[in-house]
Amino acid sequence: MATGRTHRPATRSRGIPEATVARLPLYLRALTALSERSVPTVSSEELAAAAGVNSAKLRKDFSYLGSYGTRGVGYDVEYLVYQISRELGLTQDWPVVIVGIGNLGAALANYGGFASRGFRVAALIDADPAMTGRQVAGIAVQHSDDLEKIVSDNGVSIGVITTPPGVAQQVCDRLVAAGVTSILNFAPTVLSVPDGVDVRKVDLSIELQILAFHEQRKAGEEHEGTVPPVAAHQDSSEQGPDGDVPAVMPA
Amino acid sequence: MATGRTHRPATRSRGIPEATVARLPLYLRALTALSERSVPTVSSEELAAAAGVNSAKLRKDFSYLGSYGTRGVGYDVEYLVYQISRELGLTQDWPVVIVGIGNLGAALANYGGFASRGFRVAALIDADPAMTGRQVAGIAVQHSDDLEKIVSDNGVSIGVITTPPGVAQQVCDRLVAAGVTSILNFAPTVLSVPDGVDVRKVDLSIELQILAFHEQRKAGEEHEGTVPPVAAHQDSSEQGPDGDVPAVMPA
DNA sequence: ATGTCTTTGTGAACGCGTGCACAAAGATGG
DNA sequence: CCATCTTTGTGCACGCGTTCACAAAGACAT
Ligand SMILES: NC(=O)c1ccc[n+]([C@@H]2O[C@H](COP(=O)([O-])OP(=O)(O)OC[C@H]3O[C@@H](n4cnc5c(N)ncnc54)[C@H](O)[C@@H]3O)[C@@H](O)[C@H]2O)c1
Ligand SMILES: NC(=O)c1ccc[n+]([C@@H]2O[C@H](COP(=O)([O-])OP(=O)(O)OC[C@H]3O[C@@H](n4cnc5c(N)ncnc54)[C@H](O)[C@@H]3O)[C@@H](O)[C@H]2O)c1
Repeated sequence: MATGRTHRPATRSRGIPEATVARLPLYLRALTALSERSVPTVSSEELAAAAGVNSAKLRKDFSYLGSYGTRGVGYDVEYLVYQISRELGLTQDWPVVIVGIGNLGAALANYGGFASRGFRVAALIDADPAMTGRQVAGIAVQHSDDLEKIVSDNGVSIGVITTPPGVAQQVCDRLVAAGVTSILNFAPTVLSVPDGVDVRKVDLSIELQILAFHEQRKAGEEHEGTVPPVAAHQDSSEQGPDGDVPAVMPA
Repeated sequence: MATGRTHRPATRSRGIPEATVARLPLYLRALTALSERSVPTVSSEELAAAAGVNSAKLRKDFSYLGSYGTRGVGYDVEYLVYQISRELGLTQDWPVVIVGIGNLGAALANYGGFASRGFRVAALIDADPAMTGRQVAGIAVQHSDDLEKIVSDNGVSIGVITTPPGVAQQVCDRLVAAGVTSILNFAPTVLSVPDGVDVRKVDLSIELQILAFHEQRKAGEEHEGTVPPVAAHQDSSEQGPDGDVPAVMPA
């Protein structure tokens, strides 16, 4: 039952650290905004501020792509947009299927920003016969019986799963068998996939629980004068006092 | 404009590493499933498999919470559910507001799994007068003019932003000024917040771009016989061949 | 009580990611 | 052509996170 790849080598991909890859879209977004304002060049300091990262980190990230900057001047915005887009594979079109057209699936289908970066919703798939043929975001929903055919006919390699958790693994298996090699999973399930298939998950519930953890800590700090309430998190955290640890053990 | 905290100490929170905190919800989910099947105890090996992590990592994670296992037997499921819930602050109720009731905001409001873990949708807020008063998921949408009052009246400390990116920062500022100290941001924007406020972001576009990066690499590998196509990613990646790097520099 | 067998808890090694600090590169002005 | 000034690219050190491997702890049978 739901194993999921245990090991994550987290090794370099084409020499580019995974952490860097995860930040490239952030840089790209900031650069695109600059491009739209017709800003010709930008310094690492400015761009880093816009992307919310350390400037040294940004420079090191770019150094993995090559030496695209000019000392004393900065980076050419248009050129960098192109380089990062190419590196991320956004210069080509990526057909995507969304499986499970409920609340969330429909919202994603309606999401405009989807297509803005080379991702095209190739098909919407649902198991509910009542949904079949219905138009969502201008696209006719197709029945999941045809999943394999839809995937192969459209050359889909990226699948988005927005089904209930109970069927997510089996939907995943079918997608993979049909040729999908990248999956974005919104269902709260650990997916098990063969080697060579990438899975990324988006889990609202987990995010909220992490926030709750820090929230609880902040609330605790107020009463116990341990550390001054000066603390910044963006995604991280720091120390905190204990509270109560009822050392009761069950039978 | 939009700076975002640059530094992330990523230090221990109450002695618990941030990476561990992020996995606790995963363990909790697996444990809850076991609990529902009335499984009394579970070994680190079994639980790790269910959560999709390394068993040594799981044991080390639990060791930060205390010694809750019994050697030769494993962990008491119910007890662990309680301990993790308490640690994450899920034994109390967290009122949450969602700002921006469009496609995504409405989907989140309708999401059942929201309330299942101590999170309660206290209010839905939108700037569109046409939305005001409309019922979404059984809750009347309120106008954003009343944001400050809604937050303080309900003692809300967690806010979810699902507005268009252009207004996300100003909505964030108002939430923070009103007393919100944790924000879950779905808008593709880097939010700038004062110290003491946690921000977590969920960005569909970034996830897809990361998948595209690896997808592109896989496609490239097929043609160039560099490394046998045996490779597993869950969230990571590995090496890959180059391709073409047109060393053209712009003016 | 003693031995065996299972499973935890953790010491230690290692690798990745981060950020400081600075030398080198190149632009710009005289 | 030289001096100055800005900004990149990176060497280096440090800390967090991961994983291996194993001793200790306890259950269970005899
Ligand atoms: N809605 C949210 O905000 C939200 C947030 C976080 C996580 N999630 C998760 O996302 C998933 C979808 O949530 P939702 O609110 O849209 O649920 P939903 O019930 O509204 O939609 C699920 C859809 O999947 C379809 N479906 C069921 N089995 C299928 C199958 N085998 N093949 C294809 N389609 C199938 C159903 O017909 C339905 O249309 C759930 O796993 C949920 O836990 C949702
Ligand atoms: N829909 C998706 O699947 C999806 C996916 C990824 C990211 N996003 C992001 O999530 C956000 C919302 O997406 P959406 O598709 O729901 O957009 P939407 O346009 O359907 O909804 C936005 C809502 O915010 C409201 N709003 C605007 N300004 C406001 C303000 N100042 N205060 C309060 N409410 C305000 C609007 O009235 C509207 O109801 C966007 O930033 C989008 O980029 C959406």
